[in-house]
Amino acid sequence: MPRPRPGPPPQDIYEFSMDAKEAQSLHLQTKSLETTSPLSKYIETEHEQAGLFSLSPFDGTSDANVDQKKRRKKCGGCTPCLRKDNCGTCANCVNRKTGKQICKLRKCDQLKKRRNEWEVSEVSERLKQRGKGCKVKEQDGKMQ
DNA sequence: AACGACGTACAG
DNA sequence: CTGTACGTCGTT
Repeated sequence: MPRPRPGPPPQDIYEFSMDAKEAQSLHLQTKSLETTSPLSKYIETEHEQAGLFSLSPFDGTSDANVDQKKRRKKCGGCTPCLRKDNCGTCANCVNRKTGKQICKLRKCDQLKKRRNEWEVSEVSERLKQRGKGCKVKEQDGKMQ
């Protein structure tokens, strides 16, 4: 906080700091909420239609810039994230001092993707969860 | 594509 | 302040 950083103040960013179980149960919760509560979905839809909030990540005037500047965090749920120890043999481990990179085996699957791809899959996921027919191409045959 | 290097965000 | 590691760019 005392550090005056260039750039906008922190605001409403995604938070991934949770462990795998937490992430999973949250996922389940969202899922079940979606399936068991048509009412909330209805309300959400109404809000949307009333323009109270927008699902579009591309209406650039918002914090798109801010988000781009923010660093993503590991999802905490993928196999690499669940790994506890560095392999000690990969390039990243060997060059820890100069490379400044996390062990290859511990590199989060999400973070391996380029930012754009990541955003697309995130968004399509969110849209799917909201039950809106999204036009984003489903290019994830491997995401479970 | 993989790697190296480096700036720097971010947490402790 | 310090250590870790994400983001990005240049090189191989």
